[in-house]
Amino acid sequence: MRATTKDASPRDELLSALGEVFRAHGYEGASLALISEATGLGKGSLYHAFPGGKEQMAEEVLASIDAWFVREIYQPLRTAADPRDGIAGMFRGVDTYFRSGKRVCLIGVVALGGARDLFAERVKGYFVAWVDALAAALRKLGHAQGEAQHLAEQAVLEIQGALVLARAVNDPKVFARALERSQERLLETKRGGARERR
Amino acid sequence: MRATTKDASPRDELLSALGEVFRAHGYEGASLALISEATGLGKGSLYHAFPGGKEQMAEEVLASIDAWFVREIYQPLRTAADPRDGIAGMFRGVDTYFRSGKRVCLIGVVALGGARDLFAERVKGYFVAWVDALAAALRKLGHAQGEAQHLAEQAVLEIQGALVLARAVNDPKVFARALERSQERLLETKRGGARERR
DNA sequence: GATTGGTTGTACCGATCGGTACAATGTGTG
DNA sequence: CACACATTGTACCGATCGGTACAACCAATC
Repeated sequence: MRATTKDASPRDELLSALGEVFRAHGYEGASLALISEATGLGKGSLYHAFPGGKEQMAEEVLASIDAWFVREIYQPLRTAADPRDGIAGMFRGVDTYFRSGKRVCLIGVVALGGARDLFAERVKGYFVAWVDALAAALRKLGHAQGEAQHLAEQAVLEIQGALVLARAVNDPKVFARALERSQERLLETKRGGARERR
Repeated sequence: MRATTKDASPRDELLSALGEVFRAHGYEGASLALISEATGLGKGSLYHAFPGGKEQMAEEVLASIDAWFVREIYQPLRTAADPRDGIAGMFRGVDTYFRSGKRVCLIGVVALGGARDLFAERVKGYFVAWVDALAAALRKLGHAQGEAQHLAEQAVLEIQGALVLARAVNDPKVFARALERSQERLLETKRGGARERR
């Protein structure tokens, strides 16, 4: 067994450590000194691994987060035999990933921060992919196209808001409650909607 | 009639300008150079007005935002003869304040950013005051205590999440839709719940 | 018109920023 | 062992950071 995040590739571990620094201090707040300390790597190694400097570090961190969500959340949402399983899996995955509300969403942090423009594409892609994948699952549940899209948008936005609020009042239970409510609303038998569509 | 940025006290205008800088660049990203440019004041004047430096500037900006919400949102929520008016007023006020989703919540930005700890109290106070005031209005609408609290928490978190998502995908309509849905859910006649309580 | 006290621009401070140069190391291959 | 090459620590760069010192300025009062 390796270290921090189980046996991942060394670069993945590095990206993971970088992610925590950006999470904790934001893009501009994460100085090379902090990064160096958190990763145990000197500037030499850092700039050897990321010739593009801090911006490349952040970009790759965001990309790896995006990839994780695609693999663990978005794809199951689309391919699950029963869409309910995909949706339930999404909430399970989200709860784990955000450490039940004790961890913050780096993509959200970047979206609100001053570095937004630098990573605008990446940030936008992450969220629309999420909404679209969830909407696809909801369609399979019997919701009409527009309704599915709005429900998905609503669910994603609730998760983001819950992270903000939980962090602000320093109470992870806010996040847990929000996930609970959101999942319940998405998964309630929804006979009405199913009827509407046939 | 005095408009927001119109003939307010000079210090209020100053705080307003400061707020926009912090909003756009975050606490750490808002350098004294940027602040000086945005306010038209040199360092001399700045440090004359805020001997405590950048931290005092941010603290006072946050305090003035908090005061605005207390006056324009929280108090009407508690004192409106018809709680529905208070709630509708909240959504109107929020929509105006956040420029229909084109403006971001500075308190939320701080909550997620690296300066969180510096202003933790202020940030927490803002949100719990909001939730509590809204919950009070919902109680008057006939909701049970716990349910009112959860509904209020949910509404506030939706607003924050909508701001994040709207900013992330660069589409203010996301915010508009979220406000619409949230208000509708809060104000729906709620005969069921009213019955439950008697 | 002199004096005064609040207000301002400007020069400057040490510290730290992100980034570069490069020499000293390690490491695998012949 | 010798070589090649990837990896690393360290010294250093100019720019900018937040903050301070202070002299010039200003309107008001006498």
